[in-house]
Amino acid sequence: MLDRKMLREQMDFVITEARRKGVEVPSEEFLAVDGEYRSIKPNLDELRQGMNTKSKAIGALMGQGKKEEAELAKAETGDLKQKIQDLETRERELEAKIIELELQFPNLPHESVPEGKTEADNVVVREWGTKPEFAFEPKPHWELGESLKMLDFPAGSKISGSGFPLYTGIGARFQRALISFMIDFQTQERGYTEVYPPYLVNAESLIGTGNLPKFEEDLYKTQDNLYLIPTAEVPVTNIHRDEILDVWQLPIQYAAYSACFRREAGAAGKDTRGLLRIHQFDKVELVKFCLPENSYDEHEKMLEDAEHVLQALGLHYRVLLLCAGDMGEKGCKCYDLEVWSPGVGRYLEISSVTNFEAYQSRRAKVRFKREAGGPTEFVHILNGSGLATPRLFAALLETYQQSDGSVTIPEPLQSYIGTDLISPT
RNA sequence: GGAGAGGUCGCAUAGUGGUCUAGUGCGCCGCACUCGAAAUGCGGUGUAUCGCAAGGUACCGAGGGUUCGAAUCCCUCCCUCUCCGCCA
Repeated sequence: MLDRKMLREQMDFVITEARRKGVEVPSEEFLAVDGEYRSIKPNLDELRQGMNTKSKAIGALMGQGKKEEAELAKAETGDLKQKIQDLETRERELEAKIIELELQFPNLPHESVPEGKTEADNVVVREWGTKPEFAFEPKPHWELGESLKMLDFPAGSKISGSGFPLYTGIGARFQRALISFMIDFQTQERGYTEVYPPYLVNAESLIGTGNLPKFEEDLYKTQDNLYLIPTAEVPVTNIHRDEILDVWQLPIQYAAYSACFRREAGAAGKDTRGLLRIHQFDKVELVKFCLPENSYDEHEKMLEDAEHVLQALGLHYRVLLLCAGDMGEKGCKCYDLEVWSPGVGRYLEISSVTNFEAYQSRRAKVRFKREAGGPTEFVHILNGSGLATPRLFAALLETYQQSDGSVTIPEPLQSYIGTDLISPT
């Protein structure tokens, strides 16, 4: 959500900036509905004031035992009451419509975000490490995973359908190790507080983060009108929904492991092999609530938090600054981390680190006060993956594969997995 | 899932149709007293929305309804607590 004042006073600017993202906003409808609302509101409030005064007078008369005069006064209110009811009905409709329209406006891109329409226009900010060299043809992770008995895709398909891999034996342990390693790192080294959120959330929470109303088709919905979370971002961002935080609490930073569920409707085709695009996956998510003036510094720091995981594991990656057209509706500025996948021969998106500024905090009403009695302001909210496990799993197997089909384990993971080498049995 | 109790201004409580534009205590802010502090006294202390402002309006879990008038009555829903049932 954007500032309503900005929509009123700088709609041309909003239209232009939204177009950088390739989004057309319902500007005229908003201005029309909002205009009518504002023309009605003063009238209605005045009528209500009149009614309040009259009712109070009736109450006073009743109190004095002047029943007949009170009855007389009552009789005079009918017309006024009808007018108020009509206007109230209209006001309610308009308010609902305004909110509905407001929710359709995308967040506006930050000035540092490059122009562009597609992923081809994203800017490579930096690369870390180099592509590993192999004296043999590196295999993709789905082959390694199956030959090492870490992954069983047919079993997953049988149980649930395609896009639901079964991790087996050392593969399951490997997965669990990645999660523990990342959570421990972010909480012990980078100052995050660990939280473990519910996996089913209500619609309000999804509106708060911006997943509803526009992206409902991406979500799994239950018969109880709860949704499976597409990322821990949703429950974690909503921890402070409808709250006014004290300034000394900021920044608040959470690291949360959760499973993530995505329908990815119509996404079949590209990137679907192995673990590249699945309906259920695991992720450690980072979420920060901070002061507006600090959010871009915090954004850079969060990017480093995510990068450190890849560095510790010795994986080659690059950092992309997404162009306006490719960054999605919700963000102001977004970096993607792409890890090199030798078996697939491509960079794989493994993390998105986004500054939402006040877009989510306005929706979720996460505010703060700088001092007691002062005005409320919206916090800035950021989140980033730190990281998603499937592609990390894939990159690790592919990067550390040996000619004999075994895979070495980078040092930081060895204590978690309990070995430094996984060999075919 | 069943039965009962309850959700009021940061916290605790009062309030069962009209002096409730919600009282009181605690907390917090300001002022006074003080060398300073405590104690005490006085004043203030929510959110949202409309308005240039003055000032309105709405909000007592949420949403409807009855009424000239609702924290208070009615309906639906949500949540919390107690007991029972079921269950990792």
